[in-house]
Amino acid sequence: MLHHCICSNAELNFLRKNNFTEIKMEYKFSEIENKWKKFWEENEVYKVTEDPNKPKYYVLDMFPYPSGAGLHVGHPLGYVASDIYARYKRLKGFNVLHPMGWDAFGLQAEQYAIETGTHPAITTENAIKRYREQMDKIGFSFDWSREVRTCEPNYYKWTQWIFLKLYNSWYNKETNKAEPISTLIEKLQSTNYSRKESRDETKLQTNTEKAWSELTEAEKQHELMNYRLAFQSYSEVNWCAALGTVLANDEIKDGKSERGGHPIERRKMRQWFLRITEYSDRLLDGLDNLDWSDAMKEMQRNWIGRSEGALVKFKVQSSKFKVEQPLEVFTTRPDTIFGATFMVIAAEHELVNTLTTPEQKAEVEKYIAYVKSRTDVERQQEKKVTGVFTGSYAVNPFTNENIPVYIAEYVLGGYGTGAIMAVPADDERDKKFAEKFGLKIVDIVDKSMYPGATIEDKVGKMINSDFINGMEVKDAIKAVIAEIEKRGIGKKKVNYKQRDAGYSRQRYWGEPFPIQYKVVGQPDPHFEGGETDDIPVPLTPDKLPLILPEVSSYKPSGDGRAPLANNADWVKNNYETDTMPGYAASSWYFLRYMDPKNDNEFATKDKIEYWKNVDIYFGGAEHAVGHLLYSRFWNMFLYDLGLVPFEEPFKKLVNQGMIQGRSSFVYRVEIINRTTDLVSSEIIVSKGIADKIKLGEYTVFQIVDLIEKQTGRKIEVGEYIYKGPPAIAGDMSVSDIRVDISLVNNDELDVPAFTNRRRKDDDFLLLLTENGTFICGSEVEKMSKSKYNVVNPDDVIEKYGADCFRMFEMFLGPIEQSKPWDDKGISGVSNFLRKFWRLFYDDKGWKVKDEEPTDAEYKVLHKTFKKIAEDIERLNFNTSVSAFMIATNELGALNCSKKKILEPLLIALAPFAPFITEELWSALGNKESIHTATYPTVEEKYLVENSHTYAVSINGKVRAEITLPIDISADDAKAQVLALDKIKQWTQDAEPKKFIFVKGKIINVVV
RNA sequence: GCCGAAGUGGCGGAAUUGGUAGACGCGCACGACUCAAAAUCGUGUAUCGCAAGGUGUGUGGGUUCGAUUCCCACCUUCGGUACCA
Repeated sequence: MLHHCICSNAELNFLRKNNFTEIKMEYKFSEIENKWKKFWEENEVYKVTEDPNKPKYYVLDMFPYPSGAGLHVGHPLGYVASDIYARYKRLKGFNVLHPMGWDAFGLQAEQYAIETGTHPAITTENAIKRYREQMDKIGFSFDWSREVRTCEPNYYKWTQWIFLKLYNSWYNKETNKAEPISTLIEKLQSTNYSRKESRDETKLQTNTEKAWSELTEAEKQHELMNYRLAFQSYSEVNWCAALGTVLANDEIKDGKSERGGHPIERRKMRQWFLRITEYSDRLLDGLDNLDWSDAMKEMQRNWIGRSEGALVKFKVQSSKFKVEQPLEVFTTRPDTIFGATFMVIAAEHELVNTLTTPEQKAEVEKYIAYVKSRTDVERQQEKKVTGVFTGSYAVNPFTNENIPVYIAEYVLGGYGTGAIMAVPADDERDKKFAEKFGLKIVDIVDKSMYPGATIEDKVGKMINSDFINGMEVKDAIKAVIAEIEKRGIGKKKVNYKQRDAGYSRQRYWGEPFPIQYKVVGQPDPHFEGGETDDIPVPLTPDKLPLILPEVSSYKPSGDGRAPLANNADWVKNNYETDTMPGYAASSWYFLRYMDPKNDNEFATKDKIEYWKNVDIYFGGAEHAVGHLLYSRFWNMFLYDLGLVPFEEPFKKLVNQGMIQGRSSFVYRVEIINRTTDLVSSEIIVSKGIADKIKLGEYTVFQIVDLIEKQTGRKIEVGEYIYKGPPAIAGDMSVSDIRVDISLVNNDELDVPAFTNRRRKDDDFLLLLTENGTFICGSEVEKMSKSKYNVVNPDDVIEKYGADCFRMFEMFLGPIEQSKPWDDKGISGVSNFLRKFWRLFYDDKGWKVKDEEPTDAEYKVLHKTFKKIAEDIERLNFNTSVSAFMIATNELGALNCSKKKILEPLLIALAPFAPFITEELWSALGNKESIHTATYPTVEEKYLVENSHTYAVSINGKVRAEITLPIDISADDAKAQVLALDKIKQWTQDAEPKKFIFVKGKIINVVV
């Protein structure tokens, strides 16, 4: 690199002649960025190896799913932040692991394959290539030699391997950790181990009367399924008969399939699960020691939903016949049992048929069909109260009253026992239900001594409750549980909202299960549903990876089985046809980065010991209870088996907000011909008109007039409008149409471009506006291709450069906050970079001098260091950017281009703007990359202040200012302040009521 | 519905522990340079008021000498809600 300071005039002239200075004097970001991108790659500047002499630091990003749409400007937000942090840590002397990879299995590529026949591997490969190119442009310091791709056999081999570990493990409650299943079998074989007691939560599905040794192999396997951490059970899926496939919740809109609008039905299927509930308590307790936001911890706590309460059995009697099996409920409020005036069971409760009386049968069946067509979310968010009486009654064991049993969708099969005792006096939803169905309400808690307490608060004194009358709620809970246990009708119980994690997907593009079935061919005796009782047999680890085979069709088989059923060999070998879910691979990928190419282990022990857990993890808050819970669980499991030396995988978590898109809308008006139901030609109106139509402020006649006025086109009124009473808004319908944001500028539609794209034959396209300009509606929502609101980072970089893009993303606002993308402010950052560049170059060329800086210049420098270092530690990158702007403005004002100021400032800026700083660093004569430099230290001596300008307020309102020495006493300050003319105006020379002096902050005079 | 978060000028946002609300930037206005434009530089910019002064951080209330910050109730928007990742 040329060292400009020592260039002779002759050299400069030579350079000028060769047009070099022009390149240099102007900030040409694309040349600079291309040059250094290449340099970093060729010199492997970001490659990292285990180095015992340096402290390690692991900076991780949640790896992306490479979708066909490419990266949009929202994706890099977290990556830029983590990159700044990783670069900062490197400059501070840490050995930083900062990898990136691809979460490459998923639904989108599969859907694309179904539509086009292209193999998902090809789509995925292309998407990765595109993402990689886009990322490289931004200048990330990832060590790409450690890249992982979850869809490749050398990766999913280890996903399958961990699955086998889960399958072959059980959770020993005595040692409180996972152990190999062999230790369980030993216990089961021993005669003094009670199989019935060992799993109180699970209904054992085998005959526990027989001794273990007397069981058949199939019976043994069935029983072991109750313990395995990866196990099979039955659960409901969204079955779409018309499409012959199981649908993800995401593929359902308003209770219908998104594609085609077909009806959905809940259908029970045999599925794999992970027994995450065994870890519920540890997942809860572990949160206490994590450096995560309280919000994130709270969400996980609430998701796990630990609650203490009681299981209570209610006897049931039907008018026609006797029911042997009691109805069991879980309640967190056993104290309210005297107010339990009815019961509600879930539509999928096993006693539904038994309890339904012949008179109620038709109504119950109708209701159950309705519930089955709805997802859990829909069932709970419904504001209207629905339900149906079974015809049967249960007996409240404490009041001995007969209470009716209802079925309602607000009770879910998956939570608790799928049945509740309803206490309308003390539960909001029960109350609404009771009011709707005219059921008895008995007040049982007096809250009058707790003003402001809500219906659900666990406070008050019991009334109308026999032996617990007068007790506080807390004590009453204990007393009732004791009584329940004494009478043998129930027991104390801890319940978790969290359920075991569904692990089967009826999909192609995922990891195959390393499972081969031993065919029995008999219907499963333990479950309804007609599935066969085949016994899963795990592959031995040496058979891994079990490669995902080609299939003749990516469509599901149609009978509920996954696309792998379309491969004859696969079926012949009795391999499992389901595949693993999306979260499988992402539950452990952070470990693979440590040793990504290892064929013999998922990662070797030495390397795991060196890198340990992730020090800081950047990712979206949308993963709060999914990925972040699953990966904690997997890591704890591996810890139990002694495969990793730490229980928690992510020490610190940063949730970057989502950058949302701003979608634009136009509005299509349909005028309906009442006699023929025909729809008029396409009429597109602006937001103002659409709003008025929706409010009923425009009649059809007025719209027809508008059309004629604005387009000259006459709509045959008679043809479209019912002749008779005046048309009302109901004669038109308005629907929102998304319009690509590239056709919209400041909410104004580019009418010619829109017309062009919308319809070739614009004869039928009528655009209406209120005053000439076509203003679109807008909405802030997730950025996505289907919403036509995607902004591509490539375009931004092309226009402004990568350094500018990086700094602008940071400048947008706090990293944790969601915000819509708006590139209006980007020119500010662009201006800053050019101003910064001009500290080094002006029209005459290089201007950096070797002079000794003044104290004022040093002060600017060290003030900035201090601010930046504090900001980075606190992850306030937006204010760091503004600190750099302030420093540049101040140095510009001081006309300072001194090397001793600019060189260290470059290092501080390097994590944010790696390209421009590298270029200027090299222009200063440095041979090594700036990214291997040492971070400057703050020298406090330049920052010492000896006076402070206080704001003086009267009764909290600022009225004056006064500059006082920093170590002045309160009394001296008071004397000086009260002598101020402005203050005298308010005090009228009277002694103030109060004088508040907060050193270095404020003075307040109360009069 | 439930769980979590956010709401501050025309716009993005700042205010770190309860202590001068609006840093920094965009936009806008005016000015300088220029034949002109662009670029650049400078000045101003919460709001009402001539001013003194008043009002102002989603809404309503409270605590405090002092509240964007703490408490209570509510409204709106966003994320998650167990098969999108």
